Amino acid sequence: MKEETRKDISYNPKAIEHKWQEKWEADKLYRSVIDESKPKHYALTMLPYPSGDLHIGHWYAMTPSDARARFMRMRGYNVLFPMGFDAFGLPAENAAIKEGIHPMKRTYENIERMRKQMKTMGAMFDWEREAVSSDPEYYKWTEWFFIQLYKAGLAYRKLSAVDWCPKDNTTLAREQVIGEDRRCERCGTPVVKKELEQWFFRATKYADELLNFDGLDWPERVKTLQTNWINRSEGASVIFKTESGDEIEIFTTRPDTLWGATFMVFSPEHPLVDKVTTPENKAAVEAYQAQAARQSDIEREAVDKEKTGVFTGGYAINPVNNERIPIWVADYVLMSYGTGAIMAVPAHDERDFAFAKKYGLPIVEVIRPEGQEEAGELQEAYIGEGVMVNSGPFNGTKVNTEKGRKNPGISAVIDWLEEKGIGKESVNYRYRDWLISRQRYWGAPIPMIHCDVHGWNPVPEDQLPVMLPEDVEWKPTGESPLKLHPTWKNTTCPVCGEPATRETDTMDTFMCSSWYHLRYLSPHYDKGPFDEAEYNYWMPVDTYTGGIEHATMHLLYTRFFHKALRDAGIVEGNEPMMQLRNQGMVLGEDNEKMSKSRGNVIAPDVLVDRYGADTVRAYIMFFARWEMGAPWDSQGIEGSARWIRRIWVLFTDPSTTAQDASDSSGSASAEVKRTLRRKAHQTLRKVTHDFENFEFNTIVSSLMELLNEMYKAREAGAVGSPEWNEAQDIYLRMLAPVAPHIAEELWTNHLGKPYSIHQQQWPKFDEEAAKEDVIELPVQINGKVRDRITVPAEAGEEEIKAAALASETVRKYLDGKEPKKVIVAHKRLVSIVI
RNA sequence: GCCGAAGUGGCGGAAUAGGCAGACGCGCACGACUCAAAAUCGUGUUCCCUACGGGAAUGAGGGUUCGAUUCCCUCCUUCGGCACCA
Repeated sequence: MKEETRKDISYNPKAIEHKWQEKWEADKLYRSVIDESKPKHYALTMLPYPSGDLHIGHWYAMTPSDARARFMRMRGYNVLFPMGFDAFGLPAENAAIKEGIHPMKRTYENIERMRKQMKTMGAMFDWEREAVSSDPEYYKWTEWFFIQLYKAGLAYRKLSAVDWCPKDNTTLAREQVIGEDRRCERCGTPVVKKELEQWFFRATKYADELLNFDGLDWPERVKTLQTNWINRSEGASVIFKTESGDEIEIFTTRPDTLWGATFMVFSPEHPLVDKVTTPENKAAVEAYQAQAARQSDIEREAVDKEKTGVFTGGYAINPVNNERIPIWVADYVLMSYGTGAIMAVPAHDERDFAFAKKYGLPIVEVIRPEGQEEAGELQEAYIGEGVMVNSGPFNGTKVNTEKGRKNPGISAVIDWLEEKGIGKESVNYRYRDWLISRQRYWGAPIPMIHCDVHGWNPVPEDQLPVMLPEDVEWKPTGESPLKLHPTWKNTTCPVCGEPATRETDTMDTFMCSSWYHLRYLSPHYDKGPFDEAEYNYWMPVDTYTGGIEHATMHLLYTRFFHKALRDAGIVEGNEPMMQLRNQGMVLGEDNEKMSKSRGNVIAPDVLVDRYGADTVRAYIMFFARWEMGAPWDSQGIEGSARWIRRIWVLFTDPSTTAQDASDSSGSASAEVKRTLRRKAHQTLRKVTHDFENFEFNTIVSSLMELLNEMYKAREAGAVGSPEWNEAQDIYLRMLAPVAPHIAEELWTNHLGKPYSIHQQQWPKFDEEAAKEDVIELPVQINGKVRDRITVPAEAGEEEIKAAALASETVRKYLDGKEPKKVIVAHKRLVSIVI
């Protein structure tokens, strides 16, 4: 060992990292198998899309997650920490159109490159569980799940105006249209509306359940985003009638204002518009409809736009008072929310007020602030609390600002509506059903067959997977090659056996990622989507880590998916992922988002080559609060590199190692050794706490502090003492999750301890050792620190007080007088008021 | 407009059952080693002042308290989400 120490005198990550990675792999050190004797821990980090190269963001997401998984393993858990690829998707296909490279070829080449890059992280991924969503053995089950949802009545086909990305040539789910200007989540192109028949999942069926986060340890932020996205609103649905007797259902959150409904407004696309429009208004209404259809959603939905509309000439009957009220058409009413028709109560709704003022429609006050006389002409809509007036049987009923049943006025009116049979309590959501059809090739085929006689039927399950044909051509128009393929879509009807055609659309890739955590359990299992035994042992996911950008997409889809599978009897439990933590984003050194066009991209490969993976891992954990993220700093990483080198030096320098230091062994004072041991255990307590709480930056800084302390102890001659040996032992165990290679090298080759450090237990914390013997307390006089006193750690309040008052400085300030007040903040500080 | 998060040295960030603000690191300065440089090691590093000593300071202002980065109120800035949602 001595010779080896001399040989490897300077830290050389290249020499040690690859060596250990190979040995760990050969020894299957990170293979996770069912072990009933240990508690399990399923740690999951979001799988990457195989875009080409691993970037620093992947490292930022994955290596702290890996460190924590390693920590859990050392704490005695049987940890599963798998990795895979979300391999279907548009970029590969767009590249195929542009460059003529088949997306399959390109995807698998990228996967190979990224897998290789990932292996340089030294993460504890169990590669035998790798799952790739574009493998037929994977997407067979994605298709199978579609059929299960279809059978459960959760998949349906509907003609509707859907969002279409003209650049990517496909429809998008509502969640994938982002921002005020309604852009495609992938490519940033503004989307347009298109009338298409498409497949949907009935996610809205689970809206209420998705609002319930009981038992989930998820960030408030994500829960809020999902709650706002679903946007539940309570109210009533009420049936109005046209003069010819057609029913018009409306949704309102303010049934208490029904008596103030002085007109109705239809969305331009409302099906009854044509019928209620009188001949003399027909031209104007049609012109308005045509104009609305031409306008983009962005123009239409601009909030500050002045309201426009036209009168249809038709009238409706307000069912609560049988008033005859005019029906207008206006584009501020959206067909996509509620029923596409509203009752307008100008006195108590700002939008209706503005519209009524503009077109001279009547305004009837029905809620009045309590104790106030009739206000005369209203200057603005009144939204506050008050009592109902001009409301027939409800005059005098109190109304507050609560929603739904919590509001006495609303509650009373709902009861009355239900009794009379003209309306009922109702809940509305912004949340929409999940549109999953994509007019693209590189995705899991939707396993449905259309027959002219028998309509749509699923592909028989024994014929799965519906394989993607490989002999396909791309047209520059971007049209799906599945549609253009000469034979692929031809098949037979599963009901009658006559010629029929396949669905040529593929599934949204979020479908693939909704269940990948299940495929990891048994990626090559062919009797089902997962092996039951694996499921029973590992699920649910205990800790899930990934970016916040998926709050209302992936994270909502996967919750819906799990609930749907639960109801289909495929999985158990209400939630797939119990604990969620989001990491922030690494920005470029210019404090901007990293992008090739800005030229501020940090390549992890270059860093690994220069510093070694351990340093990159350490710096990633150290340089920012994990959930916040921060700009990269090329100078800053030098600090972490220095720290790792200093560890190396301390553990390998011949003057430090026990066997070479026998002359100085034990020469340190008891005080030095006591201090070293105390610091080691205090650090252990801190690091343990911080790992539990994902506070990676302070883990590294605590380890830096302890190292500095160990250097001091070395100077004071502590090397070779039991305290020194213990500190070394604890140090490497704590270091192992952060910097697994150097920890292994020092542990196994320099300290000669049993391989592998990654199979060791987390060190045992000794409360007694961490305890302070004496404590120093600041003494404040009138809120300012004037002195410090030193007292035994176990000193009581009286003793501390006496010591403080005995201090010379304090006596000087007191000048013989009695203090007004002496406060001893236990073991923290003494505060004296004069 | 509504909802949410965040504002601490030159920089990244520590510290919140209310208790020494600036841990740890970067950078910078000075020193040691060196012919010299790099590396390394050591010391210092919030700001202001007649500097032994004192004062101010955690986006701004106010409040509660012996004591506030931490709690409360008002406001400012930045970022994120939603938005004519009936």
